[in-house]
Amino acid sequence: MMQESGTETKSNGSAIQNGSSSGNHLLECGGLREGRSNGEAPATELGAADLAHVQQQQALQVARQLLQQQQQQQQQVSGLKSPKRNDKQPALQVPVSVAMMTPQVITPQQMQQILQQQVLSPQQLQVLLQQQQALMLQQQLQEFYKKQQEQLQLQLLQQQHAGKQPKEQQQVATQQLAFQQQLLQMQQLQQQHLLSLQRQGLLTIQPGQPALPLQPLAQGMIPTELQQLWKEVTGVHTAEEATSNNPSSLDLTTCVSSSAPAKASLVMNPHASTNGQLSVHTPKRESLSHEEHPHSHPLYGHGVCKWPGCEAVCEDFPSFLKHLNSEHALDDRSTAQCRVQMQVVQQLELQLAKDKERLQAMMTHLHVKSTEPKAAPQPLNLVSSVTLSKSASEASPQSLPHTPTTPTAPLTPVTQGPSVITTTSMHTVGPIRRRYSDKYNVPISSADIAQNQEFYKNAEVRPPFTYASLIRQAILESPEKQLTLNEIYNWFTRMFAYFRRNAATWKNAVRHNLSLHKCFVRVENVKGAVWTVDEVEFQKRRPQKISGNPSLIKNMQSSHAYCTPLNAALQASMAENSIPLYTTASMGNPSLGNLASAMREELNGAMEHTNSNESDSSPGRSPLQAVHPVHVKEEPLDPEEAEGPLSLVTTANHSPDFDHDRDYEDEPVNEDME
DNA sequence: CTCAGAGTAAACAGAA
DNA sequence: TTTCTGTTTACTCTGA
Repeated sequence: MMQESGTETKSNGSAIQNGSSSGNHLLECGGLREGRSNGEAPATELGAADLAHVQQQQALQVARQLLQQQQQQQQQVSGLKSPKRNDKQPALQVPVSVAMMTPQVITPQQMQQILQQQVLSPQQLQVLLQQQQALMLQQQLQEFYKKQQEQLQLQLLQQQHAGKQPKEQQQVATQQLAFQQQLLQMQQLQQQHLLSLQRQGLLTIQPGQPALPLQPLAQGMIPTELQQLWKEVTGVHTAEEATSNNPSSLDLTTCVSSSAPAKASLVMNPHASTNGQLSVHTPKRESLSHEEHPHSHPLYGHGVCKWPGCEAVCEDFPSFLKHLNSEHALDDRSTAQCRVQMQVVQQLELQLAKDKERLQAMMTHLHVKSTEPKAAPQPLNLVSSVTLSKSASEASPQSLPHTPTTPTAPLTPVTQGPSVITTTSMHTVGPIRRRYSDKYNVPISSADIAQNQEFYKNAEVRPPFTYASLIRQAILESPEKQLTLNEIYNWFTRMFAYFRRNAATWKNAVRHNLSLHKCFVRVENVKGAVWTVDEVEFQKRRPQKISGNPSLIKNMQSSHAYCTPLNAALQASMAENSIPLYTTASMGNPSLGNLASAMREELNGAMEHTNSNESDSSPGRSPLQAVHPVHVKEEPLDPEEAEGPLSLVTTANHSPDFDHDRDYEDEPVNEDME
């Protein structure tokens, strides 16, 4: 006895504190966090710092080389002598681009993987994303910096070339000065942004490393150049000074500022680029265009500041910049707004990913023979579950692997799409109501396998049923309707990947439930003690809840006209169990069908109470199916499923909408009906 | 706010 | 003695 509790205690030590689902959860989180901090994130951060520095140096060097080259060319063209013959590198641009492409930024794929692994809490994800954004930004900065340098070089060369034409030179210089000032302003803004990120710990900077974002960049520049730059910004220097002294001091800013806001989407969108390349190039172009149209700024449009929630009117671009600096400087408010925006982007991104999957599934479905008429029926549209479940089920198979041991897709619930379901609905889970919301993410199983059972067997997702329900299910599923404790354990582990972990915790819970609920009767057997289910008792505990949630009932009733067989009690019970919400919102998994049977069991109780004769309407099952119209698979059930209780979907499916259920008809039906 | 249901942790006892 | 099984209590969280 002590063994279990001992282990449990240890492993769960802190679990009690926050009441999170379990110690495991905490452990997982801890592990994840650790993994993140020691694994990916650190690598990223470290690499970011290092690489950034190196890149800066490279960029600077390349820029200089370019300048030299250009100078040489110019000189050659103009017949001037080049002071130095430094022709080492005709192909220097290659290194630059290569450097720029350094994959410190987590690729979309990686990001997705992280998401799917559910290893990170939303907060962690956000932080990670922001870090990535910062890194991307940094890269973009560098890229732009180089670009600007090149351009500056060109201008300088032109000046030199046209040195005899003071007028032109002056003009160019003036232009440059203005441009630089603008750029610097933006740079400042960017700096503020990055600093705010740093301040919030969103952007990690290695202690030994120079500050990441801009400072390293700055350091990458020649200090004197930097100083010069700042002088230009703060003081009044002649354009000649600026240009002549700092060829390389041209700025990164324009692009920075312009790309900064856009970076979020770039980073967030897994399809935007595969390795960050795109994000690197895009800003480049943007920067150019900005040069031409300095007044285009993501945060500025139609004379209005587009900072979220601002909409301040700015006469012109300079005033906008002024406004930006003053009103949206680095402070708590801006920081918070930035976070919110990031979250918005993140959610949109997830939404997009989901929709893409859906699209893919749809296309696949249309291309492949569509032998699945059932998808159409969409029987019970409980709380818009159809939308979700359908989309989920149709999601392309490849999209989500059924890795047994890996945590399931962590897609945040928020991304559930346009459906009614929101994050909050996630928390309105059925029987196992609390703390598991994070677990109830949307593990999209392949359409082919739309078997809940299969899903739970492989995915470490906590089943949305109470221990009592599961225990009952296990017992009823057994040939003799009785199981030893150990057999119950085995059933749990066999049927649910989730219960392959934290044995101590859930086993204790199982024992606790067996003892606690009168519906579980211990019977002395020859071999020892076995547990049976007292249906009467089991059902006794149901009715109480049935009263609740009229809205759901209504919804159910209205949504499935063809589901007439379902009686009010059933509906009520379904509503009571929040099945729709639960399955769709929290689970988002269309493939829960089989498991639904477990739920159905619970429902049965209520059903039987009110409607003893309509057993064939298989009360329990319909709700479940209703929730998972997708199930409808014509594919034969998995062998394993057949044995499993989950697959037993009850008796008759007289109602048309339950066509898909036919597959299950042969299944052992009814153990629960007794 | 209260209450009930559920999950978790833990202590304890008895049996194998 | 250790491990498993079973009971019980306490606490927390959540939803009604």
